[in-house]
Amino acid sequence: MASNSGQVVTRFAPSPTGFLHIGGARTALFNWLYARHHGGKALLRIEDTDRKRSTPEAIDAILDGLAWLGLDWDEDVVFQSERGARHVEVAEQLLAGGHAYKCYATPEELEEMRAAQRAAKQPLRYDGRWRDRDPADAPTGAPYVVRLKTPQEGETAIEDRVQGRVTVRNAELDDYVLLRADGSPTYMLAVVVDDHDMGVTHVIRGDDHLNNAFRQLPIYRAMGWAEPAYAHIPLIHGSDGAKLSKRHGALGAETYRDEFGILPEALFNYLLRLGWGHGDREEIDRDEAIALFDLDGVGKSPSRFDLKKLQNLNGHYIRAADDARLARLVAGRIDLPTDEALLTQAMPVLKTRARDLDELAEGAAFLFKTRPLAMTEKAQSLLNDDARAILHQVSTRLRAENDWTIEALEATTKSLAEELSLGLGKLAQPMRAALTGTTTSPGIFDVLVLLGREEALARLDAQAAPAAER
RNA sequence: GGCCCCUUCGUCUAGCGGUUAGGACGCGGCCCUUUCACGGCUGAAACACGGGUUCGAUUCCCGUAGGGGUCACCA
Repeated sequence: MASNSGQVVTRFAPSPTGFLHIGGARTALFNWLYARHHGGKALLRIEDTDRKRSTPEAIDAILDGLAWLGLDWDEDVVFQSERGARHVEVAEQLLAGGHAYKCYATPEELEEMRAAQRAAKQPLRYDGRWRDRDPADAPTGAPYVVRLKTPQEGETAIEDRVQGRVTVRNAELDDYVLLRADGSPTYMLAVVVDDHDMGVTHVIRGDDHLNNAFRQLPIYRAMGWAEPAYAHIPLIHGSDGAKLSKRHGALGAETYRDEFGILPEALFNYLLRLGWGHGDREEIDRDEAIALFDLDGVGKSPSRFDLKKLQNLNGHYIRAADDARLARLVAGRIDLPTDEALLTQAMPVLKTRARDLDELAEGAAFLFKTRPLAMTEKAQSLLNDDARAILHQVSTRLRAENDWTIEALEATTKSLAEELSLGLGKLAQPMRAALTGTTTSPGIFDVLVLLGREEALARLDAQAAPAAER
């Protein structure tokens, strides 16, 4: 399984207890980019050892989210739960080598210990009561856990690729559990064994794991394994500065896709720029991201999630997106029978007006409305008697127009406006109301052409009325 | 509480001893204009605080304050 030829190997290792939230997505992105940038491998491992909380639905949601963002992974996905035997094997080796020991303390006993430490205002940690005890003292047949014998003297330092040099006194570390009383491995053991076996060279993860690095290193050392480089990236906070959690503002990737109408390339770009920077660069596509990304561009302070900026970026990518693709994405968001060919045709004038797919759908709806058109309040109030009289003249004039093109329609309408000594707006706004049922739309001549001669004239006539006698 | 990490406009960031502290989002104004957008121009807006080091600190060091993370037989 391990294959190390000096190439970079990263991994994203989510635990499937929920959707792929924004923080996880960014961690995945950074791992993926680092591997791609260095021509290495990006691996995916599902940490599903907590059978109670892991669900197949969550696994699917995470896989979907990653695929949507365009993050692909090398080799087969590793399921941690399938590797239990190997984890136990390593624990046994640690035991045999004197780097681990059996601890017979009961949960109640440990709780008492912690209560006492709390009362004495001491730091809460395992006191090593079985660390140096003669194995002969072991109560026969009693359940036990296997604990790692961590160094107690000196200190451990890591050269974190993001945080810099971080040092912790070994006395701060306690002998944590490797194997539970039921013989199952803990996360702390499993990550190290899996990372080693998968040949992971760079562990890029949220800085909520920074302290874990100091607990995991002793296993590498005891086993004589090569230590990975660490890069602990700052967490993402909500707009109020509080930690982003499932309860507090953390949404799944699919929420941005489905509810917010965000394009994957926009989220990709936004996440990239959240916590990472490259000079003044803002709009960076996938290929360029691979070319530019490196760990030295990652900042050390946590950042806040800003939906406004995401939406701005999304607008940028919508304008750049292929029209037929947008038509396909938008069709399902319109509550009317649609025509993708028409949508595609209209897209160039529609997409400059939208920051997300719902706004795009809203802007496109007029194309598919049926008569009598539903009017917004503003549109309705625009259609007073004067306006209806103007519409009557507009309709009459346009009906005589044989060349139903933007240029011809514009010329005709403008000359009518001149004849009437009115600004173009005096004609255009009532036309817009009559043609779309709203007060905002693409250019009025675009609308005329998109709707087609028959439909356009019919909508105009539906609101037109000759000037009343006075 | 112990330990660890962080601190430049409201937000994301550039800066790596000497800058009018730059860009982007958002906000205000102007231009373009048939509406709304897009686009262009422009304005307001930041080095948390206190000590050092230095000829000179946003930049280096130490404190303080604030924020965050972590302390399970969860991951």
